[in-house]
Amino acid sequence: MTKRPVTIKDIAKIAKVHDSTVSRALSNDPNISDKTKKRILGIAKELKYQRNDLAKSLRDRKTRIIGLVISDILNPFYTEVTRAIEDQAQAKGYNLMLCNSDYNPRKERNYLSLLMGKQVDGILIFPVLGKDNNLKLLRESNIPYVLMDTCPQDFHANYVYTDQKTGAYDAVTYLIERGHKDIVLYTGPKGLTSSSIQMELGYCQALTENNIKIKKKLIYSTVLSEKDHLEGTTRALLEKQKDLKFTAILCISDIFAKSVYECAQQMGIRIPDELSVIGYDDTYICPNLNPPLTSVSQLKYSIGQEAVDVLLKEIKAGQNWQYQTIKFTPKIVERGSVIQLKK
Amino acid sequence: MTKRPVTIKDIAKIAKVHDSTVSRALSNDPNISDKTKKRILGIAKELKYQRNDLAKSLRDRKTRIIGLVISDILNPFYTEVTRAIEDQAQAKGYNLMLCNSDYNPRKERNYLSLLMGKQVDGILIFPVLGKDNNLKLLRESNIPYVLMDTCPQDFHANYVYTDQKTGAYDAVTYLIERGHKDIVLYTGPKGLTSSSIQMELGYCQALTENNIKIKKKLIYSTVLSEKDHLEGTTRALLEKQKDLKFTAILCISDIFAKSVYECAQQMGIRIPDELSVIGYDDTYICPNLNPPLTSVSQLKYSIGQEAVDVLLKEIKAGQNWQYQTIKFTPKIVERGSVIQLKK
DNA sequence: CTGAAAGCGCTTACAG
DNA sequence: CTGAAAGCGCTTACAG
Repeated sequence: MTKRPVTIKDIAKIAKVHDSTVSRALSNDPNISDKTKKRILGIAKELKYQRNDLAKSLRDRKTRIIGLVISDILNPFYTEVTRAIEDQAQAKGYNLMLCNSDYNPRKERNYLSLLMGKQVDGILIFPVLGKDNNLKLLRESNIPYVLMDTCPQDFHANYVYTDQKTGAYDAVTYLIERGHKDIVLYTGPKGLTSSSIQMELGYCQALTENNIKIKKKLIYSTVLSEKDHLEGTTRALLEKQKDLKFTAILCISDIFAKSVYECAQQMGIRIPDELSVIGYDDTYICPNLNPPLTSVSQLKYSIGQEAVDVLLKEIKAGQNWQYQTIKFTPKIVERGSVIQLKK
Repeated sequence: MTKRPVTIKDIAKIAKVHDSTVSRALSNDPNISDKTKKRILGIAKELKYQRNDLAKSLRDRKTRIIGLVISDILNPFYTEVTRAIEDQAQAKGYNLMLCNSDYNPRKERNYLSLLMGKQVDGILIFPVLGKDNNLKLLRESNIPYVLMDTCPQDFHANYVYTDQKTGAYDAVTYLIERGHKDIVLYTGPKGLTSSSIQMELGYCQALTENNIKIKKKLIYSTVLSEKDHLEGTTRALLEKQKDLKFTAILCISDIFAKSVYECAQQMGIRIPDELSVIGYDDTYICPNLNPPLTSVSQLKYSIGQEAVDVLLKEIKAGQNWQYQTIKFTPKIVERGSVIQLKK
């Protein structure tokens, strides 16, 4: 083992031709006779030649690798989008380098500079926002990128996102229509993701339109999405039900809703009778929860595909590219976790 | 955009030193005066220099990338192991290139040669077995690798695995102790994974030891784990309950068990009253299913960590490496999906 | 402590 | 159709 790998030179020596001829044979260059090509290909096969993409990429200034920065690989939402991205990238001849930011700007920054160092051709990212965000870093890199699940702001870039403001608005309206007034919005780290920001806007708008006073205490956010921590935060939230008298919770993800289910069960709070719950993302866990979880659905597969398409278009276009924005609208999938309150 | 990135040469020109001096400054080489080093670092920062790892890796013959080939990113088992692997790799200064084989030897082969082309330093793989397997390809590559979740055979390699034979044996014994005799083993593609092979062995052994006749028809396997397909296969299985009169199912993964839950619900089969179910992997979906799913638990995080450790040890050791095998033993986690049959 | 050179493995524009 | 050369951006053994 750890033998020196066979290179083009090795083949050239055996075939008694120049390296460049071997290269041409290997890369389907038309400027080569069928005869020598076949001979070289035969030798290459025999020696189990495997091209060194590092060298090729260095020379070509492209790697055919796309960097993907997601926030949490344990969240099925990201997993499903990742799957779509992988399929689409693969179909177009690109491969993925997957990174987990854990909603942590520092980790995100490290990964970004890793990806840049590796000379990826483009980056797909679910960015962490907030004051330490890395958007400028991205821009300065001169690598094409697409911001995912991020509502366009003044920052000029490609966006592929779902309108989470409308999602939250619809969900809260749905709850209000069923008699709920004291509704908790249970989101992730305050201001760190576009989703949490947008959902809060939608939440407030729905309440306001229905003349329901917005209570700060009902807008509840975790610090991180760490599993252990989530449990503690959820428990603390549910313990406040007696004081705050809320009857429903809209969660920023199905993962959060699942945590609510778990704590509620431990604490003897019955869903939906004593507490209605709406999840977000409509991941595969919803139907089998008890009761089945009503959730706001996003087109996870389409998001992934479109993001790849936009990115590859920019990569191909090069200099004169006009940023694109693709927006999806989410939709409530009704199941059994919301109850109609008696008047 | 698409400006030429700044290189060592650019810095050298400005600093009026040779490229090699810049390189030394940038890479903490002791052979450089503090003064010039500081000056160079300053310029590098100002120009936002970002090292081209392609060039460095080409020269160093190492990339600090580990290739990881899993079977299905939508299965939380792989996701949780991937997370552990990522953490551990990161801690040791390595990064991941993630690939999905989809239990498909051809896809696996493509990914393997991709990884080899990218000159990864090592490979962690949940291999697809069967006659088209790529084990020889791996061996010939001369890249260190670890076979994961694979019971050691005559093939000489590093292994990090869980003893699924014992897992299945224990689960079936558990069912037998509760009065079940007609037990289905619901596994993935026949012979394509070590788990399915080992589980079948454990299943048969448990039955035999209890003088229960093995019925071929009760050993049921899917062709692929595609979601749509899984649904159809599960439905077909459950439709046979009247004929085959089975009272329990041991599934190869929680995903499969979840599919059983879904179909059972649609078909009006009550779990566990009419059908007991045991899942496998003890993923996070178990506790919240209705009823909570009893599952065979594996140390997913440890598996991932150990695999990275073994791989990195081989990478460091180089030539004179002795293959290692690390074996874990699974354990049943009791919940509410198995009923005690009346005598 | 710094410079000049060679080389990692590949590709391609230029000759012939 | 083939060869010889230059270069992608970096690092390091060798001089001085």
